[in-house]
Amino acid sequence: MSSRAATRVFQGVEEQIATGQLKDGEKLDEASLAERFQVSRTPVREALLQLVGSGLAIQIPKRGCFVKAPSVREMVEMFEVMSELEGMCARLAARRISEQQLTALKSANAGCEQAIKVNDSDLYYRKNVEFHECIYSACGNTFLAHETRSLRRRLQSFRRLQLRVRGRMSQSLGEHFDIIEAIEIGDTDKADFFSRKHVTIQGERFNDLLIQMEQEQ
Amino acid sequence: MSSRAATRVFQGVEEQIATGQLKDGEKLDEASLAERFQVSRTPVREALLQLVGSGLAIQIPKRGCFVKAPSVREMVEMFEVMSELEGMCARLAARRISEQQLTALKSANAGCEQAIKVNDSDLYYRKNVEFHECIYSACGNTFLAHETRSLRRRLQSFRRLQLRVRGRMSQSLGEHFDIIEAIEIGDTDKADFFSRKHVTIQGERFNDLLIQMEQEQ
DNA sequence: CATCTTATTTTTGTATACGATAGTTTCCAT
DNA sequence: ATGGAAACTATCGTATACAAAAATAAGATG
Repeated sequence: MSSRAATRVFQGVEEQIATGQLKDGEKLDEASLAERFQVSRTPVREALLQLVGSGLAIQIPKRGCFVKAPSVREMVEMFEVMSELEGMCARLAARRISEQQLTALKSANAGCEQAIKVNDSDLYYRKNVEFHECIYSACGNTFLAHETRSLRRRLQSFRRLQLRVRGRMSQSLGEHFDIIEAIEIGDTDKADFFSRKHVTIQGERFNDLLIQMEQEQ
Repeated sequence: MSSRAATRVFQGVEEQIATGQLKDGEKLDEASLAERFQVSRTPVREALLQLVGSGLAIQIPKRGCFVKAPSVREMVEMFEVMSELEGMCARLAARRISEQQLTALKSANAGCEQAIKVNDSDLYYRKNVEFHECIYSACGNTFLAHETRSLRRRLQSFRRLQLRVRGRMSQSLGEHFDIIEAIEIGDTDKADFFSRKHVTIQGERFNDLLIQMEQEQ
């Protein structure tokens, strides 16, 4: 719980956009947001600025802020970039990883395995994040790590759903093993390839989900 | 000239960080910034938030904002990522470019050639941006285009210096021809390779410059 | 003389008030 | 009745005022 009102508003709106409570194009009215979060307009405005900065809202001068939920097309584009970034992280990690970092990576993956055993998708989710986090820190490029983490965060709310898809967890785990092996033997091309594939499959699963959701309506 | 005071402050501070008037770690005091730009603290705070968002400053809660000029290490890291992104843009552009876009690309490069003829580095700078902009829009991924453009902007102030380095302009132009040819024949691997190389050389030139600057002191 | 405590001061974070501008509504003229 | 103009309203952008927190400085006590 942050002591800053602006941060609370930012995270609150972010959450509501992710959960779909705030729909695309909806107006982010300063006054009503201030009312809802029981703060004045000042922190609300700061939150809106940050939302615009992170691409979750757009601002039309003298007109106001509006929710900018990514379209299907933008999601596909983001997955395309994510695939590249993850591949780059893995490729660099294959060259630069330390023994200690490799141990941590394997440990995180063991956590994933355990999560599947007890069929705990939330645990899998957390351990999966840990797994990828290990690769990010092992890539030896903090800027790249930051950018990749940031994009992962933007795709995250959807990803949580994807892992609940039947059989996805164990398939994902299998891909992890491929990635680990490639990194361990220092095979940059394989590490790159399997990591890209890992993301691409996520992207395709996401697309499946969208089509499914459309049919349900 | 933007009508918004906040934007004026943001761009002003950004400029002063780029030119080195504001040094790394220096405190961005709200009151004195307000004084210097003849505005109140409110737009100054908004500007600072945006600076933090774009990585040019860091904010320590209840302590204030401080200039965060990238270290040499971070610059190298950014070039590493830039190389990847530019490569990706070119690779996709090689698959997706339209006739019209190809014409625009060649035209921009002709502008570069002209700039060299009249020895106008500022013109070269602008036409070079136009050249890369063509590739970004031809890659068919607006998200990628946006991210790449954003990173380019962050490396920009240094790049302007680099192009003044002896012989760099004509070397850069030669690399452009390689990239154009690869894109034109739809050779994704070559487009990727030459674009990465183009950035990497820029990075190395940047490093040369740094070493040179250190020796001058 | 050193250290801890407390008071002062500086600065951040939030609230409110005011001015300006874009959008809307109403009224008048054709 | 319809189109345009003017007044009105709503909301944005900025300024200022106030409250809270942290740094600094000063004083007291061991």
